[in-house]
Amino acid sequence: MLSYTEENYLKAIYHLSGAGERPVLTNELAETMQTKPASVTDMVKKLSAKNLIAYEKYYGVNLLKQGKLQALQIIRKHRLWETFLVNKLGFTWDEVHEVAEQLEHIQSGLLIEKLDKFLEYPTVDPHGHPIPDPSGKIKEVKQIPLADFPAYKKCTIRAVKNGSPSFLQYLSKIGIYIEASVSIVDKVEFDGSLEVSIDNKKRVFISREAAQNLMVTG
Amino acid sequence: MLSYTEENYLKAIYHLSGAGERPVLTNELAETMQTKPASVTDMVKKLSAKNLIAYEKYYGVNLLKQGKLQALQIIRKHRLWETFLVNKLGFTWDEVHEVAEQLEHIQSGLLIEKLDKFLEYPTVDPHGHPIPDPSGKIKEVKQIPLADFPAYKKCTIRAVKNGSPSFLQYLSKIGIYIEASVSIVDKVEFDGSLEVSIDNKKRVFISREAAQNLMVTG
DNA sequence: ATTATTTTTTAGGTTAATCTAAACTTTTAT
DNA sequence: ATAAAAGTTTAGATTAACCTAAAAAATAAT
Ligand SMILES: [Mn+2]
Ligand SMILES: [Mn+2]
Ligand SMILES: [Mn+2]
Ligand SMILES: [Mn+2]
Repeated sequence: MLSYTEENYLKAIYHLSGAGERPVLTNELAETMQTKPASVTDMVKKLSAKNLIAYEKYYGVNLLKQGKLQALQIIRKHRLWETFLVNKLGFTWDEVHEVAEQLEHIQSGLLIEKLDKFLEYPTVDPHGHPIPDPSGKIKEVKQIPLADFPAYKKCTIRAVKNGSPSFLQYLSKIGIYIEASVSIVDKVEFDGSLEVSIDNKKRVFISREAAQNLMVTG
Repeated sequence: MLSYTEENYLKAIYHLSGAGERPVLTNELAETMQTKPASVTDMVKKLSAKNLIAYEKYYGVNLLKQGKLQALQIIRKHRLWETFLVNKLGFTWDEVHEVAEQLEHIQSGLLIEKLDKFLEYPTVDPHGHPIPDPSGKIKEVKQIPLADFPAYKKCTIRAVKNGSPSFLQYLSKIGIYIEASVSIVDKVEFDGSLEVSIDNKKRVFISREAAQNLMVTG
């Protein structure tokens, strides 16, 4: 049984490592965990002793099979709870993350099973992020940033990359949402900003940075 | 902001004190908290320093206004979550307590507000226990143990007193549930056991002890 | 190839929540 | 009223998760 803190470390390592692909360094982990490098060293030793990660002094940590599985279970819970909060309780997509950070640590297999069923087995959360299945498998869909999509061609908004509340609120305000059908109608060479048509009904200007955080499929 | 442990202590003090009526002694608190008296002494000093309880050395603790309010907020959350688990997720009434013990500590006013609305403002939980309103007020309804109810008169099962999973499972098995209409059709002088008619359809024998744990209204 | 800078680890402490063992109060029994 | 028993508190440790400051290793700059 993992502690609340251990679970959060595993989750952070998963995200920072790109789903377990690259090693994660002490300082970046300290940064995301909002703690000091010395504390991180303590914790990675502990997780390493539990065979959840491989720790090599001065060279960072890598997720091991068990650690990755645990991380995925927590992410699964997080995203199911976010889906619940939006779909059933009427939260907006910018309000759910903080609460889900707490709910993801509730220990009950039965609860998650029943929650999943109640939500009718969703595959993505309110931010378009995939929900791992009970065994930790993720259905990957190839998405590219709107910033890299060709102009004048229709595409569908599938997910946000950076899901900060302020970005999400901004998107809602200008009328961009998951599943919206959009196309780039103008591109400013100078700064990469775009004019985007939404559902053939509305046109908005967004910065390159915003367009890099919107993931689409053709 | 209270810690997880502080919240659990306040809740235990609330229940052991009969909603704040009597003082609670160190040993009984140690018993329910599954800890040692020495640890309890430490914690009650802390809660006392926060003005949540009044602690008198060797004579136990009494809930203060703020402590009682906090306890009631936690109980409110516990019971709303139990209601959610049964009414929305399809848990049985014997499965919910443990999970609610965890969920009651989630910190989000908005969440509880929206959960309450989603459940359509329930007044009692799956065990018939009243759900305090947002300000901590409880709508008390006078109930008496079935064991003390006169024979041959109809009454309604309103709540269980001891809600242990095994008792709840037993009640389900013999067909007793909250809101069932029952009457005592026979009383054995020797051991106080009863024959009970349920909904005029079924008759079951229950012990005095069981009858003392079933709360009814006439 | 040294030296300087950055990154990471180690050493030694702190706080919350626990524990055991010993000391102290209160209650009960003689 | 005194002694025994029961209940409670204090003293001193332990563990998890953190910290600061100093030491060590890796990386970058001259
Ligand atoms: Mn989130
Ligand atoms: Mn999300
Ligand atoms: Mn309960
Ligand atoms: Mn209950």
